[in-house]
Amino acid sequence: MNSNDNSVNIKNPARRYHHGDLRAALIETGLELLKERSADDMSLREVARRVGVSPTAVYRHFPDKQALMFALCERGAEGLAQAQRDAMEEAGGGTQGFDATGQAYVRFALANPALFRLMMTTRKGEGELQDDESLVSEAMRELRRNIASRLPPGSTPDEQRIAAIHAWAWVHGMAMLMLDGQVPASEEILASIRRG
Amino acid sequence: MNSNDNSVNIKNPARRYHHGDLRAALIETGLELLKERSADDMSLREVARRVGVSPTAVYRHFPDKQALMFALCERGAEGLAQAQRDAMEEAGGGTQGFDATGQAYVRFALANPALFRLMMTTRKGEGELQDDESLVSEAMRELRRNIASRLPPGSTPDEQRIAAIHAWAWVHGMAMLMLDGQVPASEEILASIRRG
DNA sequence: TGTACATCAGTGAACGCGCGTTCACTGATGTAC
DNA sequence: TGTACATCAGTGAACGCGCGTTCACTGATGTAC
Repeated sequence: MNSNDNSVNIKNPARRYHHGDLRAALIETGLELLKERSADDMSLREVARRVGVSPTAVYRHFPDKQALMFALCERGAEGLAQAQRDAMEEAGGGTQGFDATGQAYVRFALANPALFRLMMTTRKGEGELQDDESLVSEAMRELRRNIASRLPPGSTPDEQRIAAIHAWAWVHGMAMLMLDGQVPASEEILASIRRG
Repeated sequence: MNSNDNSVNIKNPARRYHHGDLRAALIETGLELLKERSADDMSLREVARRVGVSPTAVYRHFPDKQALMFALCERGAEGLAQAQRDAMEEAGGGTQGFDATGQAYVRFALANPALFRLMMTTRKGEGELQDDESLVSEAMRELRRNIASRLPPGSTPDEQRIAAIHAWAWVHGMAMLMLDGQVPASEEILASIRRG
């Protein structure tokens, strides 16, 4: 029947997934799990359990737990960068676009609390020639460019750097205060993120 | 010799501390430990170990680990509030004083990373008639008052509320980005925290 | 001043727990001849 | 087309670990008479 379709052999656990599929499933499930618990409370074993695979299987695809977590961060950083670009584009650029990226930043954090926190606290791996930039910081490159283009013409690189940090800090602070429940995540307050 | 001075009996472990002293020692040691590890990585057992007492002894003074951690938060909130008041006073109030509180906020976070994070993520106990205010938010009451007094005369309570949140978010974002190593904790950047 | 006793802040042993990781293994797949 | 074999992604059992918490206990202190 299905001898020559590309279904996988369910009976043999070693072949339940096509090549690369388990890796993807682990990451996907890890991201889901991060919607339920903090990164600290998420265990490698639980991810494996939820995927329906033994804990050991994870080690076929990641050298250790840290590597799995790092993979989740990479996905998070991609998502954040994408959200920033989308916001800018949908709002049509300019001041409105800039405001939109700020709100998108906060909304991303609210939608992915544990992942967002994990991304922020994760340093780039040691092996990969650290150019001192974090994954998140890469995702904020767009913001930095926008800031620079919005300063008065004669501004120095230092001024641009500081202005970008200030803008980032502001939206980041809003995100964190909301995540920590120190400030209500109300639409009114979200809408107040303007004129960065 | 020392039969009628108030030294404690070292031989009897149950009396090694004067009444209330072990509680204080546990809190003090907990705060020290938080300078070395994150709250998640700090265990009740380790605090007890460092104080030189059995894990069980802690339960004479706190119903459970959570209560010990909460006590640390309370101390942290006091410290933060005090730092805010000191900064305002030393700078002589006004705009300079206001700027100083912002820098003091960030410096407090940098000096007590794990404690600061713990404070932010800890909700007020359920027993104590939650008036919806966190310990940290109480510590920021001063800031809110200052913000209100710096707005144009006709501003509404809503505007004041939002302005206070924005000011808080900005310094909080600076603090978190520095704690997370996303932004260098340089004096130059610290000094740029002005005109909130 | 002496005696009997309740109090209570400590003790060490033990519990069950879930974790990350290692180990020797199994058995379908893909390849060489 | 068939056979022999290397590969490699899974398995379950086991490891050591440190944790928070409970238990029955001990022995100095403080109090009542």
